[in-house]
Amino acid sequence: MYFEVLKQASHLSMIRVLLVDDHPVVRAGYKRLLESDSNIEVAAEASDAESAYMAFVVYHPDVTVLDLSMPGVSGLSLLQKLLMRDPNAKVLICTMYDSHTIKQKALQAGAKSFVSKNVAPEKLLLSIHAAYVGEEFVDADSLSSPSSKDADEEFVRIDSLTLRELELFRLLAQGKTISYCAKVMNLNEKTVYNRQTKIRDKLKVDTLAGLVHLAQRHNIIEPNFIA
Amino acid sequence: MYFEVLKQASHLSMIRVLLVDDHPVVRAGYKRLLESDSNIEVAAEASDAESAYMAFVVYHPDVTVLDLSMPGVSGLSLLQKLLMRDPNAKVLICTMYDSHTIKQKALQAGAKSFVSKNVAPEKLLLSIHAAYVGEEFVDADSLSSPSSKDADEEFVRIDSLTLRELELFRLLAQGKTISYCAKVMNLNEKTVYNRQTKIRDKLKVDTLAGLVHLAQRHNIIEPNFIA
DNA sequence: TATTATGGGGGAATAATTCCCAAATTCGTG
DNA sequence: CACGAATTTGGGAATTATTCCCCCATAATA
Repeated sequence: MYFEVLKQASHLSMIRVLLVDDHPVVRAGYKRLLESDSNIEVAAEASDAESAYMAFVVYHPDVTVLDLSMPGVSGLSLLQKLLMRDPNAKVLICTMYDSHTIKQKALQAGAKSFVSKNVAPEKLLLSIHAAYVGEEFVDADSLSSPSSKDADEEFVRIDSLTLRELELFRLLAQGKTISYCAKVMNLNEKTVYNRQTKIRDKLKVDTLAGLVHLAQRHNIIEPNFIA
Repeated sequence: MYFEVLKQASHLSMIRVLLVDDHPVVRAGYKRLLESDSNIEVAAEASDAESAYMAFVVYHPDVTVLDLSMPGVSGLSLLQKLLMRDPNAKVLICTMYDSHTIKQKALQAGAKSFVSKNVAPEKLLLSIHAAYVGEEFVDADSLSSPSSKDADEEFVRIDSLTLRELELFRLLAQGKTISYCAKVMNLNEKTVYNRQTKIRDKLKVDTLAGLVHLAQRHNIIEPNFIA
C-alpha cells in the first residue's frame, strides 16, 4: 500500500489530479506528461486500490485518473467506491485494454470519461480539462470494433456479467485459483464457486480454459505472450 | 506506421534514445520522464516494429528503449532485427510483464538490459546510463514472486511430458472437455482425469487456465484459439 | 410499497478429482 | 533374448470440488 502527497498547496486555477496506476514507471511518465500542462498538477498518486481510496478521501482531487489494468481487485470496484464516496467525483478511466466490454462497464459504473492509452497525449490532457468542468469525454478511437457475429454474441454475453462477475472472470481467466480469488475479492470460497458457475453459464463456456480464450479475444486479460 | 524525429542536433554528451512503445500516452509519458534527465534526449520515437526499425537505421540511437508489449510481431523479433543490424546496439527492454519467461527470452535474444515497469523511475534512467556505457543491467526487482515461471524450466517440464501427455495437454489447453478428450483419444475418462493431474503436476500449474497460458507461451497452441 | 437486480452465502446432493495400486505394453540394453 | 525401466491404461475408495436450490440483505426502481 502506497500513496504519496506531491503537492499540498495549489493555485486556484490548478486542476488537482490523483493519479492511479500500478506501474511506477508509467505513473512517473504520466505525471510528467500531465504536468506539462501548466493548469494541471498531480496532487497525489497511488499504486493500488486501497491507497488510492485513502488518497481520494484525504486529498479531494478535482480529477482522478484511473488506470484500469491493476492487479487483484479490478479498478472498476475502486471506481464504484469513489463514486459512492462522492457521486460527483470526476474519474477519468484510462486503460490499455481496447475493449468494448471494459468501456461499457466503466461507463455503466459511473465513469464520466474514458480514454485508451492509444489516444494522442494531448487528448488525455484535453479529457482531463473536460472532466474538470464536468463534461463527459468518451474517446471514440479507443475501441476496436467487435467485428464478427460470433464476437458480437460473445460481447453480449460478457455484457450480461455484473461488475463483480467481470472481476472474477478476469481473475479466473488469469489462472488464479478459487481460494486466491476468494481472498482478494473478500468472498467466501463457496460464493466464488457459485459465481464461477454462473459466469460460465452466462458465457456459455464449459471449461476454465474456454474462459481464458474468451477473455483474450475480448481483451479482458492480456494475451499471455508469445515469442 | 509512424515514427518521428524529435531532435536532429544534440550535445556530444547527450544520450540519444529511440523510444518504442505502442501506446502514445505511455510513450509521451516516457519521453517526459527520460528528458527529466538532462543527459538524455529522445531522438526519435516509434509505435511499432517496422517504423522502429527504420528509425533505428536512420538515427543510430545510443540506446533503444523497447517496450515488449506490442501487438502483432513481438518486440522480441524487433530486438533480434536490431541486433542483426548492429550487434553492438544497446537495447533496453522495458516491459510490464513480470515474467521470467519474457526476461529469459529477451536476454537470450541478445538484450543487454532488462527492467520492468514496476521499478522505480530513477532505476529506468540509471539503466539507460548503464546501457549507454555498455554495462549490462538486469533489474532484480523486475521479477516477482516465488511462483514466477522460468522459461527454461518450463521448457524442461514440457519436455518431460510423454507423447500422450502432450497430446492431452494440447486438447485441454484448447478448452476441450474431459469427455471430449476421452473420446478423441480413445481413453476412459478416468484415465484422462488421472493424466490431467499428472500433467498439471509435471508442469507445476494448478489451474486449467494456467495450462492455457503455459501452452501459449510455448506455442503448444495458438494464442487466441477459438474454442 | 412492491419489485427487480445485484451481491453474498448455507446445506445437501453430486460430480469431479485425487491417491494408490496394478496390469499390459513398449523399448533400449547388457 | 531377457531384463528392468518407463509408458500407457484404468480400477476402487477416499476426498474435494462443484452444483443446485434455497434464503437473506441491500439498492435502485417503478
